[in-house]
This record gives sequence, structure tokens and C-alpha cells, in this order.
Amino acid sequence: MKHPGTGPIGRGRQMTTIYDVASRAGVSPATVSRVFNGTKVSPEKVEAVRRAAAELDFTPNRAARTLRRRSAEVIALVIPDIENPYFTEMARGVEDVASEAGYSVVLCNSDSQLEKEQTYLQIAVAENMAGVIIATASPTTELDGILATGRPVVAVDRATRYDLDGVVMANREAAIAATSSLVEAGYRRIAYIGGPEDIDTAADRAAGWREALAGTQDDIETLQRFSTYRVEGARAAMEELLALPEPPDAVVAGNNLIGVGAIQVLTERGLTPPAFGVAVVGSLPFTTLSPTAVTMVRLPARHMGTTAARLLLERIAGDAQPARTVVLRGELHRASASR
Amino acid sequence: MKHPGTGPIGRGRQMTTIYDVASRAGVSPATVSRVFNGTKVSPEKVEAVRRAAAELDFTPNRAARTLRRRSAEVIALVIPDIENPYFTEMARGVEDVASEAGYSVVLCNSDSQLEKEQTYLQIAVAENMAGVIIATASPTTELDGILATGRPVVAVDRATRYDLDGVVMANREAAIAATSSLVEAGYRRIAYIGGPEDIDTAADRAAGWREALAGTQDDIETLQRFSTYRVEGARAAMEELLALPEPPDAVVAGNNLIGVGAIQVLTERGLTPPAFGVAVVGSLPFTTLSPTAVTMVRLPARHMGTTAARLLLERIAGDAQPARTVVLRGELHRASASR
DNA sequence: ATGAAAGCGCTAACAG
DNA sequence: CTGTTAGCGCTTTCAT
Repeated sequence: MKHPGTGPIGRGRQMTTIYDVASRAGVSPATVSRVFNGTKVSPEKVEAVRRAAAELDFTPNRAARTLRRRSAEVIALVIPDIENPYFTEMARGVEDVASEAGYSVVLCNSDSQLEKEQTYLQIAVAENMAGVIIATASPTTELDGILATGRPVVAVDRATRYDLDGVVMANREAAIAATSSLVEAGYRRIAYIGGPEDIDTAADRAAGWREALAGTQDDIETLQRFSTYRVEGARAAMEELLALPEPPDAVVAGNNLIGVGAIQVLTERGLTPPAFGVAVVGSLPFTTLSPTAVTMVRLPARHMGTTAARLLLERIAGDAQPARTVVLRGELHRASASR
Repeated sequence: MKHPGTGPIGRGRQMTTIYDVASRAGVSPATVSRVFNGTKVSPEKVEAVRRAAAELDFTPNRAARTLRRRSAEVIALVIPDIENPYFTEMARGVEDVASEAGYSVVLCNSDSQLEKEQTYLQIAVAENMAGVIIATASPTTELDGILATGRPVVAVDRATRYDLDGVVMANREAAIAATSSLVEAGYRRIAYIGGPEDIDTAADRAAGWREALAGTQDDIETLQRFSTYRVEGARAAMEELLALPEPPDAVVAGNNLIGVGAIQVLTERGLTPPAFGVAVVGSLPFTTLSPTAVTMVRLPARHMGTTAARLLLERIAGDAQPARTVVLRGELHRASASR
């Protein structure tokens, strides 16, 4: 008696299986499986199975399916900071297209720690997840392990040292637009606070700032600061800049949180924009300033998420073309008031 | 030949199994399993198994384990708005204690939609997840299904109509503290913008505001607005309030995002606090104001997450005591300047 | 302490 | 189109 009728008994109701449904519908388990997987089955049987399943309140067991198919309809999304709205917005994008396609997404917060990142990658393998979308904690992130399993991996926001599909922002261009906007508004000493030098997005944005200012400021290095991509670090950097013998009259913030930190400090000193120029590479989603007080180069985070998810789904479906990189451009929103 | 050595061959390396490890270590599969599950095994065999596993780069297959044990070491965290920092902060708390205990957490964004919420709950069952932590989209959220499976469920932030473990904020008290602080600072017409009336946190906070003002303002209803728990709704409500024949001189914001929306509108009109009083039930994590310009009653979101996770883990471990509710208090941070 | 063996619930050949 | 059957990789009695 290999598959006795289980039926609802005992605490925590026994799981009802495909066998229960099959016997109730008067068909074989295989047919039930087929109905739930969209393979051809005669209309009457489909109907019978559907009814039986409904009556028994049957939910297919994903673990069993995953074990058998050796692949779960789940994708891992690994990000360095779940508390950064940029990444949560991206997560929404991923989630939208993934769930549309019947995939769940597991959001993994690496907290910018290589070790946590590895742990999540391991879990992705252990759980037989179908693929991974990752914004790496560092360019040195190790992906050999997961790649060796044959799972598709898509890089978002940050490049990796692997030949992978990727979606990135046009970081240099965004920084140039932000900086130029400040120049045009009449600011003369434009500082820059960016993220950690070893993150490529940060390096590219810094380069953009430098390029936009080429030839106009001689002591450019003194006006450049590398912070973390977080509010606190930016505050410290901004304080430093203001304490300079010849302080700047404007600042370009390397990302949204840096923008927040910089503006906080400025506001505390009564230097509210446009008294002091501020341009942010990114959005200020929860700014309490008037939305038009600061220049922003909005980065299409959500779109980045949807694009990455689509690339990944294509790979999961078996697409084997060479790796693609999609570059997304930011959108300049000039502050309404200038100096 | 039931379990042939699989070994690394073909594209996307075959998964190495417990059998591969067993034969390489010269023990039985059961022993390998025991080693990975902490059951008693002689030191030499433990060593042999560990080495073999390392050499083969073995990762236990979670789907198989889940199927066999009928429970995955995964917990679902269902929240109504993944873009609200309050919930992401809470998620961090959950994640921290869960991963400490060897559990992964799957973050599910219901987007305040009952239907999405149900879908995620179904997935939790289908995936045999060990338990669920949920901030319901509505008090009418249906939990009978998941409860019938015997899985533990913990409610966070919002109460449910079920007899469950829960962690909530002291909402009424928080609103009273926020409002009183404004009264003490000398404001006279204190308005309130809260979340949807049918969410209990919103109702409780509104009640607190009303209570703190009892007897001091007669036309209290005209100063009360129900918005969504989001920035846009709050902006509209704030505009309305300012357009009143007898407009308020201060406002209590029912949550963080409402605070953001209200302050944005005020700032656009030159009514920066403290010219106009603002008190927020919640934090303004990314405020671009000086952090001391507005009164906040900080809600310990992260702590709520850690507490909920611990309650859930206890239930997963088999604890069967009656349902508990933990109430967390906010912390008042008075604005430094008054009217 | 260890091994043999029986499945967990589902899918995918393979027949028919 | 449908049923039979053999496992997916792991845990867990039950013996030894």
C-alpha cells in the first residue's frame, strides 16, 4: 500500500496529495500532474480533476516538484542594502516581472558583506533556485561557485569580473549631467561626495564629475570625498568640505543617501539650496524639501529591475546567446531656482 | 543500481549527493546525513565525511530535505509596502534573528492587496515554509487557510481577527505623546493626517490625537484627515488643511510617509517647521531637514522584527502556550525649537 | 554507533 | 490521451 489516502486528520491537517485528488477524480496521479502543468488532457478529466482538487483544497507540494525537476520557480535577488530605497524600488521591478511569469523572488540583503553574500548564493544552490540577480557587494565577489552549477546569473547596478548579462546605469553621464547643471546655474566651486572608491558605480560617477569640471577648477582633488553609500558617512564628508579654508559653494552627491546626508548638514547650517547648490545622482524619494529645490538625475531603478528579470527569465528558458549588457540612462531634473 | 555515482559531468555539473560523499568517505549515506544534522557519529567518520564533502564541494539539497521533513527552514515575511523604510527596517530585524537560527526569510510584498497577500500565503504552504510573519493588508485578511495547515503565524504591526501571537506598537500613546509635545510647544490648532481608517494602527493613532486634544479644540473633526499611508495622499490632505478658512498651525502625521508629504507641502509654502508645528508618529529616516526640526515619536521597527521572529521561532520549536501580544513603545524626540 | 531500506509528493519516460 | 513506474536526494525507523 504505497499511497494510502491521507485525508484531513490530526493536528495540522495532513497534506493532501496528487494521489488523493487522483482517486477522488477517478484518474491516475499522472493525469492530475498534467492538469496542473498544462499538458494535454481531455476536457472532462480536466474538469473532474479541478473539482476534486478544489474540494480537497489541494495545493501542489513545491518541494516535491523542485526535487523532481531539479529546479524551483524561485529567483534570488541579492542586494547590498535593503534599507536603500534605490534597491527596494529595483526589487519591485524584479518582483513584478518575475511574479508575472510565475516565479517567486527571494530578497537577500547582503549588507555589503561578502560573507553574507556567499551564504545567500549557497542557499540559492541548495534550494535549486532557477537563477540569481545580484548587485554585488564588491567587484571581488566570487561567483565561480554558482556559475559552475550552470544557473544563470544577471548582474545589476554593478559590474562584475565575469562575463554575464548585466544592467547598469550610465553613471559617468549621470554625474556629468548633475555637475554641468550646477555649473550652468552659476556655482563655481563644486565639490563631490561619492561612494567607496572600489565600487565601480562610485568610481564612474566621480570620473563624470571630474570630467564635467575639467579645466575650470584647479584644486579639484581637495573637493572630492569618498564616503560610504550611506547617510552618516556623507554627513561627515559634508562637514569636512564646509570646514575647508576655501569651501565649495555646491556639491554633487554620488547617490541618494549621500544626497540626504549632505543636505541635512547644509540645512542645519542654514545653507538650504539654492543658497548652496546641490545635485544628486539618484532620487530623493522622501525628501522633505520642495521637490524642485535640488537638481536630481533620476535613475530608473525599477526599470533596471524589470530589465534584469527579463534577461534572467530568458536565460532560464534556455537562451544561450552571448552575454548582454543593458545601459540605462538617468533623467535630469533641474532645480527650479539657481544661485 | 539505484544510486549510481553521479559525479561532475556534463554542462551545469550534476548535483553531488549524499551518496557520492558516502562512498568517497567509506560510510553509509545515513551517516553522512547524521553528520550534517548533528546526530552522534564517531569522530573519525565525522572527519572523513567532512573531508569528502569538502573535496566534492557538496551542498545538501534543501528540496529533498524539505520534502522528507515536510518543513523548510524558511519563514515568510509578508508586508504591505516594501518601499516604506519602516517595514524594511523591521525586515532587517526579522532577518537578523532568523538567519542566526539558520532560517532564511522570504520577503513578500503584498502591496496592500488582499489578493497578492493570499498568493504569498499559498506559496508559503506550497513551499512548506516553517512559519509566517505578517503585517496584514487589512483587518479582513483571511488566515484560516494557512492556520489550518498548523503553521505558526505571528502578526506584526497590525492586529488580526485571529488569536495569534503579535507584536504591535503602542499607537495611541505614541500619538498622544506627539500631539502633547505640540501643545506644550505652544501650537493651538493641531490637525491630524492619518492612514486609512480601517487600518487599526491608523485608528488608534487618530484616537490618541483626539484624546490629547480633548476639550482644547472644539471643531476637532474639521482638522482630521484620512489619507493613504503614502506620500501623495498626505500631500493632498495637507493642501486641504491649509486651504481651510481657519487653517491649523500644526499637524500630527500618522506615519513616516505622511510626515514626508506634509512637510513637503509646508516647505513649498515657506512654512518650514517650527513656523508650522510638525510631529510625526514614526521616524523620518531620510529627512533633508535638520533632524531636530520636527518632533518624532520613533517607533522601534527593528525591534518589532526581532521580537516577532523570536516568537515565531519558539512556536516552530513546538511552544504551545496561549497567544501572546507584545506591545512596543515609541520614543519621543522633541523638536529643539518651539513656535 | 552504523547500515539497510522505505518512502516524502511529484514528474517524466515509456507503454498502451 | 492516459496509466504505470521509477526515481529526484534526503531523513528516519529498525535492526544490528
